[in-house]
Order: sequence, then C-alpha cells, then structure tokens
Amino acid sequence: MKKPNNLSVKERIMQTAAELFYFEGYNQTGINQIISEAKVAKASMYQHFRSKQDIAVAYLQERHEMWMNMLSDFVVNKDQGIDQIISCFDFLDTWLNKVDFRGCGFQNIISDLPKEQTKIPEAVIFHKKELTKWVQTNLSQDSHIKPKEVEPLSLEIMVLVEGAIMLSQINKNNAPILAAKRTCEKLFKI
Amino acid sequence: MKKPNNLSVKERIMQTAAELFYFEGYNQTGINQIISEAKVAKASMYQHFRSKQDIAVAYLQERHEMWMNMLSDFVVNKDQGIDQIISCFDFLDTWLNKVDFRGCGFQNIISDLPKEQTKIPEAVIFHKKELTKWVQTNLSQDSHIKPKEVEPLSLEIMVLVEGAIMLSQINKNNAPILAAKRTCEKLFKI
Amino acid sequence: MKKPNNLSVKERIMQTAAELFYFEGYNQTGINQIISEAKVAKASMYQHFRSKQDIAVAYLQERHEMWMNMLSDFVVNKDQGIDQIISCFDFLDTWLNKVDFRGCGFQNIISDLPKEQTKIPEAVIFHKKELTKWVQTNLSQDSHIKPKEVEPLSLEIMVLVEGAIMLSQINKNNAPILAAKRTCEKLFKI
Amino acid sequence: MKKPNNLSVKERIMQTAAELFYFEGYNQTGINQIISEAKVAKASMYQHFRSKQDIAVAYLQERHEMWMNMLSDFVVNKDQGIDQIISCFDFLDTWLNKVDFRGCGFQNIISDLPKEQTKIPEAVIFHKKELTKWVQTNLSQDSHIKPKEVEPLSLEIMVLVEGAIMLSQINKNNAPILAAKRTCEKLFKI
DNA sequence: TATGAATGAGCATTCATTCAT
DNA sequence: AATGAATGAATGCTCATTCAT
Repeated sequence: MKKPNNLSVKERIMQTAAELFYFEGYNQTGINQIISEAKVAKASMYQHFRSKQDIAVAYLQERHEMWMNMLSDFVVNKDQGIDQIISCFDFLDTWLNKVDFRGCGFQNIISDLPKEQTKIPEAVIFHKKELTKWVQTNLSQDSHIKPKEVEPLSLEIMVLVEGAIMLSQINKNNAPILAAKRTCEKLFKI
Repeated sequence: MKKPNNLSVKERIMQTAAELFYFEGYNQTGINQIISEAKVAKASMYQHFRSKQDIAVAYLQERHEMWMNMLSDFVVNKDQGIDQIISCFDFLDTWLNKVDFRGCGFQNIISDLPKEQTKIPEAVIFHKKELTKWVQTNLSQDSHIKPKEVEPLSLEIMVLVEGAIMLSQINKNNAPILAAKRTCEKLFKI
Repeated sequence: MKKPNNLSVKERIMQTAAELFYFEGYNQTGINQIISEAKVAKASMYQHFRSKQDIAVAYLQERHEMWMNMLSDFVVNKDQGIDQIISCFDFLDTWLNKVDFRGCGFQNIISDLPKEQTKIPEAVIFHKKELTKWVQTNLSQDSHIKPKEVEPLSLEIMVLVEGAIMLSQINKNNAPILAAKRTCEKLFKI
Repeated sequence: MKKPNNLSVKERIMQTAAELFYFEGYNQTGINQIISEAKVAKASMYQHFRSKQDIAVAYLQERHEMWMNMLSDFVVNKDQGIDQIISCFDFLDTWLNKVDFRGCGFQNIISDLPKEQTKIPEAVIFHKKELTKWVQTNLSQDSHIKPKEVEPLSLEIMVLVEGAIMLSQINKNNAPILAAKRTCEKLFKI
C-alpha cells in the first residue's frame, strides 16, 4: 500500500483522526476506522503513536493551534481590546455554522474518558488556559479595563464563550451565540 | 441470586446506571458493569430495558426530575424572579462541589454518541428546554423585566449556566460559577 | 392479558408456532416471538408444552393431518390409483404456489437440529412413511401395477415428490414440479 | 497460541467450519465452537471473514468445488452422456454412505435462515445451476437425446437427484438412491 | 520504516427455561 | 390455570494493542 497522496503517513493519520474524533466522537472512532480511511497499516500507525490516547493528544494540540489561528485571523481587522473580544462571538457564529454546530472539540472529549487517561484532559485545560490568556491580553490592552478587573472579567467572558458553544450544540442553532454576544456587550457598557 | 437489599430490580439497575453513567461516562460504562454492580442477571436487565440506550434515556429522565427538584428546593426561600435566578448559581456551586465538578450529566452525554441514537439527544434537549422555561417563568414574575425581554434574556442566562457548569468541569473549581453569578447580577443591574 | 379471540391458549400457541416455524424456520423462531404473537404468557406456554421441541412435535403432527387432508381433498375427484398419484403433483403445484415455494415443513426442519433432539426427526419420518403408504395404497388399487412392484415403485414416486418440493424451493418456481409430473407419467407408461 | 499444525489460520477456520456446518448444521454451530476447534482467536477469525454468513458462503463455494470434483472423478471411467448420468446415482450412494446419510450441504442450509441473508441462498442456487449444467452437458453429448429435450429432461434428472438425497437423509438408508437410479434408467429407455 | 496477521478481553444482545405467586 | 419476573449460558461481533517479518 503506497501513499495515495503527497501527505506523510503521520499527516494522513492526523488528518483522518482529527476529522473523525471531532465529527464522530472519540469513543465512536475506532483505530480500524482511522487506519482504513487514512490508508495506513495498523503497525505503521502504532509506530507513530503509542496509543489511541496519544493520537487524541496530538489531535488536540493541532486543533489548538488551528483554532487559535482561525480566531486571530478572524479578528485581525478589529482593534485589540474589547472589539476583538466581541468579534470573537462573531467568529464562533461563523465557525459553528460551518461545522453544523458540532460544538467544541475540547469540551466534547473530556466527559467520556477512562479515568486513567490524564493526558487528554490536560490538553483540554491547556487550550482553555491559552484562550483565557488571549482574552486577558485583549482586556489588558483596553484602557477602560482596570488591571485588577482583567482576571475576573476574563473568566466571565470565558463562561460566555463556553456556554455559547455548548448551548448552540444542544439547540443546534446560533441563538445562544448571539445571546452571549449581547451579554458581553452589556458587560463592557457598565 | 436474591435481592441484596430492599430495592426492586429495576430500581437497582437505575440507581447503578445513574451513578456509573454520570461519574464514569456513558461509553465507559458497560452493561456487564451495570448488572454486576446492581446484582442483576443480564436477561433480567433486558426485560426491564430494551437496550443500553433505553437505560440512558430513563436515567436522563430521572436525572431531570431529580435535578429540577434539587434546584426548586434550593431556591425555595428566595422570592420568585431575579432572586431565584441568581440563587441558581449558588445552587450550581453547592451541587458541583458535591459531585467534584463532574459537570452536567446532560452536556456530558451528547458529544460522543453513535449518529443514529436520537433518543438521548432528545432527552438532553428536553431538559435544557425545561430549565429555560424555569428561567423564563422567573423572569416573567419580575416587574423590572419587560415581557419582550423575557425570551432573549432567558437565553443569556442559560448561556451563563451552561458555561459555568462546563468551565468549572474543565478547571475543576468553582471560579467560573462565581464569575457567571457576577455576570448575571450585572445583567439585572442594567 | 385475556384471550384476544375465541381460541384457547393452546390453540393460539399452535397456530402462531405453525406459521412461524414453517415460514421463518424453527431456529429463526424464538419462544418470545411465539408467546408475544400468540398473546400468551411465557409460563402459560410452558404449562402446555414442556419445551420448544415439544411445540415443534405438536406442530408437525398437526401439519401432517392438515397436509394429508389437503392432499385427499385435492385428489378426491380422481379415480383411486395412478390418477390420484399423478394428481398429487398438481396438488404440489397449487400448494407450493400458495406458500411462495417455501417447501416442505418436514424437510425444512430436520437438517438443522441439536443432535439430541430425536422426537422431531421421528415426526418427520412418520409423515413421510404415511405419505408413502398413501402412494402404496393407490398403487395397490391399480390393476396395471403388480403387487411386488408396489413397494419399489412407491419409493420412486416419493423421490419425485421430495425432489419436486426441494428443487422448487431452491429455484423458487414450479418447473421442477412439472418435471416430476412428467417423469411420473412416463413411469406409468412403461 | 501457535499454529497446532501446518495449516494456515484461514484454512483451519474453513476446515473446521465446513465439518461443523455440514454435520451439525449452520444454526447449531456457533462462532465460539468454530474458533475453539480451529484453535484460532476470535478476532483473527473476523479478520479473515466479516461475518458468520461469510464463512458459510466460503464453505459453500469450497464445497461446490469439492463436490463437483468428487462427482467428475467418480464418473471418469464412464462414457460421457447417459452413462455418466446414471453413474451419478452410484456416486450419491457411495458418498452418502460415507457421510452417514447427512444429505446435501446446500439443501440443508437454505431452510432455516434469517430472511435478510441472501448470499447463502445465492450460493445454493449457484451450485444447483452448475450441477444442472453438468447434466445438460452430458445429455447434449448423447446422440439419443434430441436437443430440445435436453433442458426439460435435465430438470427431471435434477428432481431425481434432489429427491434421492433428501429422502435418503430422512430414511437414513440408500433405498431412495437406488429407486432414483431405477427411475433414471427408465427415463432413458423410453 | 513499514506491514498484515494475530490476539485476549470486552461489547451489547438473545436464548430457552424456571421460579414464586 | 395462569402469570410476570428472573435467570445462566450462549449468541455474533468489535476493541485497542502486539507480534513476527
């Protein structure tokens, strides 16, 4: 079996696993499904990744990079600070529409995992921490926000982001995202 | 094999499944685990429930009742309206501390399911709809809230609730719940 | 659960089992299917029949009676002897068309049985013996057939009958029945 | 677990399944029985065959080859034409004696199958079609048989073959085979 | 580096039968 | 005579992982 395209074995595994883990679910995706869709031999896969868990960790790392880049790109024309944060909800709207309100790949993977798998939760926590930092950076840039308000306010915004993603996934529409955006705007008017 | 306690077979299955589905995860919980912990024969279980999926649906229905009752009981001393809604976040804090920030049983089950299992998502949607109604009822009771604001505002509050539960699960602390409560209070001050 | 019609419990079981055993197959038919379609409680069923095997034996006995009667009725206008035997193939044609070439309930049940179930094969053997007797009686009635030819000739005709039923079941058409009739007619012309 | 003999895993599965399916019956034979007798791990078996049904199809294909070869070998010394066809009944006699009148593996498997399993009946039909072709080829070789008689006559002979096998299985003796042979000889004398 | 074969443990589900009432 | 609850054993099948080459 030869490479069917110009991607490396590892890249093909990653690409396939990312698609399946996100859209089908981690537990719904079997190793056999990954290798057959990626056109990779089973032992080849285990040469690049020690376990399914490890593929998931790599997937989450890649997803983190990709997602943060998408966010940055989306808000690039807005002024740093409050504007970029509010624009973040427009990003959520655009993105989640595109993926048919499949929700957050990080939220979706933490709830149904063997107790001993700690590396996956760690990757999730890392992503959310980084996103929180992004919010804090923006808040810090804004002259209206006092330094001591940055940390507590960033958490309030993160709650809005997480809630918007989750509820839009359950309801399969963007109304919660618009609601979160409204709340966010109110937060900044006070 | 005799009943090891005074509970009926169905009750023992429900109780065991509820515990396992919530704390271990739906996919992590096998039928064998349920029947062995519930001390029930496999075929007996399948006499009461047609499938694992059906157990999950029953579990979610029971959980819905239990959770709404817990919420009602918690806020019973507060005035209907804004006060009960704000008190709801205190409830989340108390509850999620008790379950070690395991998050929402409804959120946790929807993300990793075979595509064809529609009954479980339906039970999740039902629960969130009912909770939204609870919020709306409270908002309607409040003289400060205009009728046309009830629906959009209820969604904003639901976003806070969902986000608080999810983020407290990821971070394994109650800070997001306190943050959500702060945001909620600000919403009512405007 | 009350009787849904004027049939007795035993009759309802028999009727349902006969339908299912013949059209679906003995191994394809579960006890649960029988009792649910017959609207009979499981323990009630086991009060009338000690086992699934016993139901099958009763089914085969009933089927034998019914089938022999159908045959007798069909050939009633023909003269006893060769004419009735040849008419038997017309009966097969009519009957097997009606049951969509499902074949012989006796042939169909012997091939796939636990080795220890001897009562079912015995019922099958009994039926074929009785049918052979019917053929022999007719042959004996016929002045063209010498007494010592009756027994060997009856076997030749039985082979034609069995082959016609089986091959029409495999091919799902009546051509083998017509072929068997042709052969039978030739036998009598010699 | 090492290979207990010089056969490959697939060969061991096929050999064991063939033996069990034929002598015990398709429904009487469980996957567990096959793998334990073949000394093969369950998942290994499912790597070679997608399902139990697929094993049966492979078994029937193999059996077809084997059986047709056995027939060809048996009649090899006879002249092509009527002689080989009559010799076919001697073959049945020899063969069915050897297998203790267990009957035809193809006849035995069609009667008791889930309605949706179409591949097995197809394999049965294929075998009988090929056998019919063999009969027709022989009839065509014979100068006494008119071309337009070949097709209808082949069906008459097939009926004799099927009936002989089935009735010898029910009666557990070779008398029906001898009877079928007699009939066949009469057919050719007319 | 790459591979296809092989594996044990586990999956959800169904079986015919028996028990207690 | 009739019943619903309960059962142990077995069903066909899939899992993530490892081995031998």
